[in-house]
Parts: sequence; C-alpha cells; structure tokens
Amino acid sequence: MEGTNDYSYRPGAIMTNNVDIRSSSLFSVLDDAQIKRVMQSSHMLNLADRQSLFECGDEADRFYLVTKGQIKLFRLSVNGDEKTIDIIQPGNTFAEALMFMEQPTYPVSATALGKVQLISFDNAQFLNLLRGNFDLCFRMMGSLCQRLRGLVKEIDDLTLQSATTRMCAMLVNHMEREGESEFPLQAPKGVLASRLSMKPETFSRILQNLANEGIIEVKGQNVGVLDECRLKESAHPESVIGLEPEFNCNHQMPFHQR
Amino acid sequence: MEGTNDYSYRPGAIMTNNVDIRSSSLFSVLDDAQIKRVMQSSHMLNLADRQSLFECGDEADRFYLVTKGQIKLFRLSVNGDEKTIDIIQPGNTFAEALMFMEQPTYPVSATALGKVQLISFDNAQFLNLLRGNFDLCFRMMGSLCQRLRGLVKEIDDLTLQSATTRMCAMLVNHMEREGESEFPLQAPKGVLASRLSMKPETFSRILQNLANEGIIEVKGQNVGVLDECRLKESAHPESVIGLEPEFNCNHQMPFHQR
DNA sequence: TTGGCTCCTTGATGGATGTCAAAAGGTTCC
DNA sequence: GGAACCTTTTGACATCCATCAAGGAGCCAA
Repeated sequence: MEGTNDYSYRPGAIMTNNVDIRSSSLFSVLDDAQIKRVMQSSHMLNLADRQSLFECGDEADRFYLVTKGQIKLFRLSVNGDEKTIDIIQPGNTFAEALMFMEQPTYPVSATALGKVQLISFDNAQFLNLLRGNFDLCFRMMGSLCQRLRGLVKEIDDLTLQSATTRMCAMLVNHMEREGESEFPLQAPKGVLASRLSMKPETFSRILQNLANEGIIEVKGQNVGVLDECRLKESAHPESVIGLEPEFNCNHQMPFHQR
Repeated sequence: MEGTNDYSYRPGAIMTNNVDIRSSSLFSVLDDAQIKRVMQSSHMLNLADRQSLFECGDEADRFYLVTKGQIKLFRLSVNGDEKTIDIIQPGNTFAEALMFMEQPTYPVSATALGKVQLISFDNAQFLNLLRGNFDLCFRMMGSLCQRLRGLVKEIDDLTLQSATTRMCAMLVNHMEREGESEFPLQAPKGVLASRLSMKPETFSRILQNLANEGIIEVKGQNVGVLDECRLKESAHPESVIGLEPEFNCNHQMPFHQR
C-alpha cells in the first residue's frame, strides 16, 4: 500500500502519472530545491477501489495530492448514514489545512473511488517550508480562503435550495468543466447523491423528472443536456429575479410525476 | 456611521470598549509598532440595530473586529428566505479570509444585532504586515483552518442531524460557554432558528417539546437546563453507540406532541 | 391605559424528501 | 452462459418540517 518516492525527479515539470506536481497551486511557487525537499519526505500510495486512506478522527500528520483516480471524503452518522463532503479530483490536494492545528485529526474519512494513486506529504516538512516562504504562505491562505467560500456556498445550497436545484447546479458545473453538452457522470450515482445530500432514490427520480421535462437525457452514466437554458434556470433561481411572476418560466417538477 | 480611529493607543493592552484587541488571536502576535501600524488604517464604526454593514456581493477591502454587540452574517435566497451563517461575538474578527482573493467580494451580508461597535481594518495594510511576519501568517492559517472545520461540522449537522439534535447541540454549547445551567439565549429566537436552519415555528415547537420532556425549562429568553444528561444525549447521538437498542434511552419526541 | 408594533406561539394542513421493498439492469467470475 | 452480486430504478407509504393563518405577549409611544 505504501510505496517510496520512486518517481523521477528533474528540474522543471515534476511528472507523476501525467500530473505535474507544479500544477497544484500549492506547489507552483516552489523552486526546484524546495520541491526536492518536499519530495524527500513524500510517499507514493496506491489504493484499490474502496480502500480506506484514513478515518475520521485519525491523527493527521500528512496531507495528500491525488495523481490518479478520485478520493471520496465523507462523514458518517451514528446510524451509518454517510454524507460525502467532497470528491477530490486528480491534481488536487486535500487535508493540508490540518497542519495548522495543534493536535490535528482528520475531520472526515477518505476512501478510494476506483483505483487511486496519490502522494502523501509530511506536514512538519511542509510547515518548515512555509516558515521560509511568504509566497507559499499566501498560496496556502488563498487556497484555504477558496475552500471556505466553497463551504459557505455549500451551506447555502443545503439550506436555501431544493434537491432539484442542487442537481441542476451540479449538472451545469459538470457540463462547463467538460465543455460538452454530453458527458459521463464522474462518479457512481449513489456517491453523487450523497454529495448532493439526497438519497439514491431521490437522485434517480430527479434525473427522471429532468428527462421527462426534456431538459436532459440519461443513458446509464451518460447525461446529455438538451435544454441548457432551462437547466441553468433551474440551477440558479436568482437568474429570473426581476421578472414578473407570470413571466417566470415556471417549470414545476412535481416529485412523483411520471 | 463611519468614525475615525479615536481610541487610545498605548503599549500593552489596546482597549476599545473593554475588548483588548490583542485578545483576538490574529492580533495577539503583533508587537506594539505593528499594532500601531494596523490601527492607523483602521476605523471605528457604530451601527444601530438592524443597520447593514455590507451586502453579499459587495467589494471586500476591509475586515472587522466586533468590540460590542453582535453581527449577523447571512445569505438570502431569491424568495427572500434568509439563512444566518454565523453570529459574531465581541472580540472576534470576521471577513478577514477574503483578503487573499483576487477580486474579493463578501460571500454573505452583515447586519447589526442590537447596537454594535466595531473596528474595520484595511486588507492591503494587513497583507503588508503578513508579508513580513511568519507568526502572523501561521496565526491566520490556523484561524482559517478552524473556520473550515467549523463549516464541515455545520454541513454534517445539516445533513446528518435532525432539527432537535441541532437545537440540543446549540443549547449544550450555550450552557458550556456560560458555565451555568441557566442562561439567556444570546439572540432573538427567530435569528437562532435561522442559524440552526429551521423556521421560527419549528424552533418554538422543539423548545416546547424539550420543556414537556422535562429536559429544559423556558421563560422568555431564559433557558434552564434541568436534565443535562438527557440534553447531551440528544445533542450527541453518538454517545449511545454500542448499547443494545432496548437499553437506549429512547427519548422520542414526536413532532406534534403537546 | 390603549393602540400598534414586533416577536413568538399554537394549530391545521401540505409538500418535499426519506424509507422500505421489490424489480430491473450491469458486472464479474467461474 | 449463467449465477451471484451490486447499483439503479420504481412504487407505495411515512415523516419531518414548512406553510399558512390566527392568536397571545411583551414593548413603546402618546
């Protein structure tokens, strides 16, 4: 499970599995000597599908960069309900915020979605690096700030938006990231459901509704957006502010509609 | 509305309205000269009850320290629904995370709860200070990290916990902060309801239920905790893990019970 | 005191989403 | 190819909480 830092090191791009480490914003401001130093305390890891990386509450002395596959971050409730907090994509780091805590423990559990390859970094090492590099500090603070904004948005979504709205917002994100109106969902539907804080049954029904409305079409894992305009309206209800009620596109989607 | 920096400056404690600026973790690592520098670009503000400080989307070039009263941070949905994200207490700063963004805009609106006194600081000034002070950077990163953890916990609560559980957790926090089993709620019930992501009616009913159960007693704004044990059980359902179902204290609280 | 606020409470009802159960596809492994 | 298994879908029903409407309760002003 735990390998060594056996990837090639050379000045310039540091490639591991087609992911340039420098493309991660945290590492982009490091010079070659610094990268080398971080690398020396790093390990490459391979995880099988569903393999656990750490559990909520574990001591947190390392952080991670995903180079291949996806990592699911989640929390469990007493009765075994699972809430997926985030799905980390290749090229992104996670758990690095914890290095600033006194007695850091992971606030979430992490498991592999499919086969995953990642690199782990030693918190103490990285803290040393931070202590001599203001650019890096600012990078880090910027990244923490963005994550904060993301979570605030998330809370907004959970409290002020409906399940359908969240679904549409996700589909719009997906579409814009892919640049195509047809794309595969990047995780099993059950996982996406949990990410959107709904049950798989609800997820399925909402997709069905959107398809019945002619807004999307669904074939297995593939989604095609047929009516981008209506999808975006459903995703961002604020876009119709200012219109008179009778002029609103009022695309009601009763839950149990067939 | 906007005053000048007319509070006394002297080495050592920097008091403004009985709040020592140094007691805020961000400022605690600054020496006198640095404090003085920050102060020079700061302003004291007074807000009347309900007065707005900034709106979601406004350009964010200052951050704030509350010295008296409370600030409500919230987001609005299209239909006017309001979600209180946080209630900032005296001695605490807010909106400082934004200084690391390119084109910072506030992700929430802020208004006064009651009469409020606060100090605003110039982001650019503070960034200069950060750029020469690693301790301060680490303070800042630590604070951002804690805020992140708080938000993750919040999402957990919203998705995995019931309204009653959230209420109990809040009451336990309240109680432990006050150190008394009897205490006043620190904000109008309607605001607390929104903070807990429920409607005022639901808030009222849950308090009623807890009172009927004999767990608390409520007199206006004052709450007395009668059965701390049961309150904590309801707040942290994980505490009863491992017990056989029939041995669980099964304090059902049907919603419409009278 | 009385009126007019605003905030809170209480009751009746409804709706979005969860739950439970079963069927329908897909995948993997002999 | 088919058996076992998992994921997804579908249906019937339950529940939590929101909504709507009305009634108290405290507070301030005249």
